[in-house]
Amino acid sequence: MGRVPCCEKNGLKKGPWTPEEDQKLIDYIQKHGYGNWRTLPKNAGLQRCGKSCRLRWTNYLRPDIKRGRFTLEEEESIIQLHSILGNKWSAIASHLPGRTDNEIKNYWNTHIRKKLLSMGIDPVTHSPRLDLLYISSILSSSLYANSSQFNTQGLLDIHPIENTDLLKLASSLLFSQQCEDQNLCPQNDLYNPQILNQNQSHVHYQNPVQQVAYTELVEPNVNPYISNFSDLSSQQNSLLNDWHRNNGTSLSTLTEDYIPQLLSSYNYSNYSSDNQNLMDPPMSETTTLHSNNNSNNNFSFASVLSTPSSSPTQLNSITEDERKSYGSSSSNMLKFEIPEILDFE
DNA sequence: AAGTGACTCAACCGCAAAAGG
DNA sequence: GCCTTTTGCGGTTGAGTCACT
Repeated sequence: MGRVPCCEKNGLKKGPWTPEEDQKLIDYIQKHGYGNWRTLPKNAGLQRCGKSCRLRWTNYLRPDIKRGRFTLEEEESIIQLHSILGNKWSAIASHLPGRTDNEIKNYWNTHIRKKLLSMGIDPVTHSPRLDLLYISSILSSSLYANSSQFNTQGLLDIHPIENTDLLKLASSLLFSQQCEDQNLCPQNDLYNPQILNQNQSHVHYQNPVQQVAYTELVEPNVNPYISNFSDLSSQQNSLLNDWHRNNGTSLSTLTEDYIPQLLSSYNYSNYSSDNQNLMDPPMSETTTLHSNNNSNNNFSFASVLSTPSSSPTQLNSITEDERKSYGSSSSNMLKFEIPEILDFE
């Protein structure tokens, strides 16, 4: 049996605060300041527990709280800070004057997280979602290596972080394969490299995974993030083999440690002095599908993963201790420029 | 207008760390 | 050093609101 909630012990009130209660709390704190939250409610004449009073004050009544929608700059900062600090909402809040940890946490969970997911970015690791990369990989291997045997079981076994994109991708690829099998394939711009080359100026991708998937589909050996797995060192291959071998339990077996290991294993093996080359998958001449300067729909790995921070000043105030104490789980691939990629709706 | 599902966000819960005796 | 109390934090819940049918 769990602990009895503090408010229930003494029959104290719970739930939404009334304006009268708010006023009592404000009046008391203005006169006496806040110190001992335990005794404060009694002294202030409130039938609340101290914890409830503290929360109400810090999250809502404090005079320095900035209400209203988050600005683009704030959103940027939150994403950058989250990539460095993780779910340390209070630490993030300390870099955003006037915003509370609760507010930031809510905003992250209801807005930013969804945005990142829809862009094919894992909001936990701030890296491209491996579930989508993986599905693209097995789809393409089915299509090109053994096109008559489509590995649908592999699809079913995947437990994606969020599978909307995955389903779209899978259905598109399945459709494509069905066409091919029946020789019914139309000259589909999306999957025809020749036509694409002719029309590349208007081809845009909603997210990097679509681009990766397409690239892999039309030219399996072009995209280093998937196809060039064969170029990996034996250790890296071993990791990936483990990954594929675990097909049955699939991505649910990937721990947070394992995923960055895979990513960094590949990324850093190809690291050169040119970060751009590292993070932005080089596209072949025939599959240069976009340029980064013309559309918000376009996406660059580099812009997400490796760009030096465009950094609001608050970020510069993160101490070395903070960085250390919050660990390195996501700290290496975490500074990115946001404005372009956030404006994708 | 009523029903339903999705979304938002204030508030709660429980744990852990810090502070005090 | 140990125990108790207080405070801070992150995860979660659920009432209220909105959008859609």
